[in-house]
Amino acid sequence: MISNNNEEKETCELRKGTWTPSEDAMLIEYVNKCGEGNWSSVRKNSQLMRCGKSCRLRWSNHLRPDLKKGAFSQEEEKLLVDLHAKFGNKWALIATKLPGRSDNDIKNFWNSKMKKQLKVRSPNKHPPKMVIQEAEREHFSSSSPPPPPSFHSVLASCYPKNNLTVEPPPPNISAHNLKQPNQNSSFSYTNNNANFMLPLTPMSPYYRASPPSSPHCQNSGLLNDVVMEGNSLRGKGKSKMDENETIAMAVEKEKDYEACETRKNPTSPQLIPTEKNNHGAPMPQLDDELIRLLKNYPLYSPVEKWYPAVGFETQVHDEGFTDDDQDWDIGNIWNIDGW
DNA sequence: AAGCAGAGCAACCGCACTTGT
DNA sequence: TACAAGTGCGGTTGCTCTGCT
Repeated sequence: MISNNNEEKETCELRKGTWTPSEDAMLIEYVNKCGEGNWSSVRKNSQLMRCGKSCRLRWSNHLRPDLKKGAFSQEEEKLLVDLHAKFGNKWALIATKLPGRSDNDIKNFWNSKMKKQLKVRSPNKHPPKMVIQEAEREHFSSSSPPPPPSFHSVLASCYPKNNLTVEPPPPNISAHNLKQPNQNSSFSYTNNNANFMLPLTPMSPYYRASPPSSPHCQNSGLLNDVVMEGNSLRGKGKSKMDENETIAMAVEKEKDYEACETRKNPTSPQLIPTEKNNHGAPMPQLDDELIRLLKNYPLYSPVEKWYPAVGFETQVHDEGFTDDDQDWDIGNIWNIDGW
């Protein structure tokens, strides 16, 4: 982009910082007169010395007449947790489901809530780096390492609805000790008085059903979907595809997958048989190459425990965090309905 | 009363996408 | 098709308020 001296000069004259009531009034007047949008022309058509971006932000976050102010209700909070589990940090998308709340509001609320829960739920303010390193060391040392749950099982937890095959707990680790500290957010186990934790990052539900990647349907397309997921994250989710389109895409993927299932050789030696899930839809199959990748890809990034449950029946306390003090039966972790 | 820490919030920044020429 | 301008989004920063010591 080319910027000339005039533009630079004008930029310098633009006001920043907190909006004054008179500025608000000017902006409201402008919107009443010209409607929302055309933010770049606000300066031409009003006395405001603010850039268009700033005006748009001020309008959408504070001046919009349909804006709801004040604390989030319990219903809103619950909805937000659900929506965040589904969509992640897609604040704009979440905002469309929470009428009267701006994306900035929601983001701020979530972040402050997150901070609070981090504090409440993590007595050790800093992640147990030493423990993680120890886990790594043990995993890679040859002397009787207690291997952590494979990345495969971790990934499987990201698709609980599909009831993916899960490897049994590592040797020397009882199911009793295999705790689910905060539902499916992370995955910790203890061995020899050492704690290990693996992250369980929820995946976008859009990609849970994978289309065939070839006419022979040897692959489920899951690996492609992981790449797609990565790409969408890389693009910061700024695609203009709206939710309906996204859902439509997911439906198409489901259809593709079903078509694939009907063509597939039933004796194909895949991990996952052609079972139906709780909703009668066929289960996806894991790509061989993905399985190889997962089995050779230990993951030790520590994650915090506050991440809310996805589809679990959770006990929500007044503070908004969930009850994780119970021991988890390993069998319960993977049989989740309604995710 | 002063200092400090944390929470909550408003606003900015940088990037990516869309649209117009 | 390429480029510039406009727009939207998510991450981050910094200010203000409040409660605690």
